[in-house]
Amino acid sequence: MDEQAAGFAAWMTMMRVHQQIQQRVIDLMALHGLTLAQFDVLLRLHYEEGITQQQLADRMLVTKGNMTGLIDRMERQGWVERRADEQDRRSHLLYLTESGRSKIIEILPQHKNQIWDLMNLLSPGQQKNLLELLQQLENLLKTKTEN
Amino acid sequence: MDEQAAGFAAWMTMMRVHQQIQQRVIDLMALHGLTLAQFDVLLRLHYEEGITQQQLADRMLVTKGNMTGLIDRMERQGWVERRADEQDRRSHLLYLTESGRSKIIEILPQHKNQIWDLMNLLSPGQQKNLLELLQQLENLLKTKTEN
DNA sequence: CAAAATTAGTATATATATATACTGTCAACT
DNA sequence: AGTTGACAGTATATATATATACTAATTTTG
Repeated sequence: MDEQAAGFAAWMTMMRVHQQIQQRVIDLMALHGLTLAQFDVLLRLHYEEGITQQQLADRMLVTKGNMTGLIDRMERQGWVERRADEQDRRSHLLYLTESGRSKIIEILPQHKNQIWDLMNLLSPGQQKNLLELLQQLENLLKTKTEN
Repeated sequence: MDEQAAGFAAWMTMMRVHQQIQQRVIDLMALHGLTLAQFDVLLRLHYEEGITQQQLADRMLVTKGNMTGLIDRMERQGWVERRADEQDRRSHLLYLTESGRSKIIEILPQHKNQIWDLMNLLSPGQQKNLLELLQQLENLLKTKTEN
């Protein structure tokens, strides 16, 4: 194989693998009445509650305009709530409701098991190898961006 | 590191790396007035013209309903055209216009260079290693699905 | 301190994507 | 041959996502 071609082929393969695994996550979330974006919101608020819509949008790498609609729909479902920020009256602080907290606590272990099952198709050594290569690429991409 | 954790961490890292690279592709396509989905259509028709909307939807892993709107917008831009299928009057066969063909021929080398630049952050050996791990995972995922 | 610039959130237009229901066409089977 | 079933494409409702423009509140700065 042409050396230059391996990198391109790796990207093509990564796209397909990413798509395959993500589809399985989408399917699991659908069983619980969630979209992927809604799962991401629940997961992030589970680990970091009381952040603003803008902060959540930054972490999820989406726009604040998208966040307005996402939170609207999830508030309607009763999974999250907006509370006024006393320090800054422009902001809304986001919290899980009891219903939202139960939901993420129920789903998270299933999700982790699902991913473990899929990644365990590779040997422990291969998983570690893959992790290290991806981490290195991630760090190099970050460095490249800073230039 | 816990052995079970490496697989999960690999997935989390893959999601971030995928997102980072894809965003750069989106940015390049935006310079040419294309969305990612539209680039995918041009690319696939460049390699395989005269297929139906359903066939293209199957290859792109989207629904045929989505394809109707995608092709509508691209036909409006003058990049692709629908032609009647004489053999099956239900079908529309898809072709690049001259404008669409020029566009993909102009963009494709830029896209390949872009991906090579990013993947060359890893050494040739690492690229090959990454490719092999991803290919193996892809094949194992396929096998798992068939069961 | 007052004007200017920035920031948080919302509203709107457009693009992508799914699920569902519908139309028209083709194929299969009795 | 005619009915039934499957298939290709479209229409529509809903969800996600961006870009843009807007409002209200806060910060910066002259």
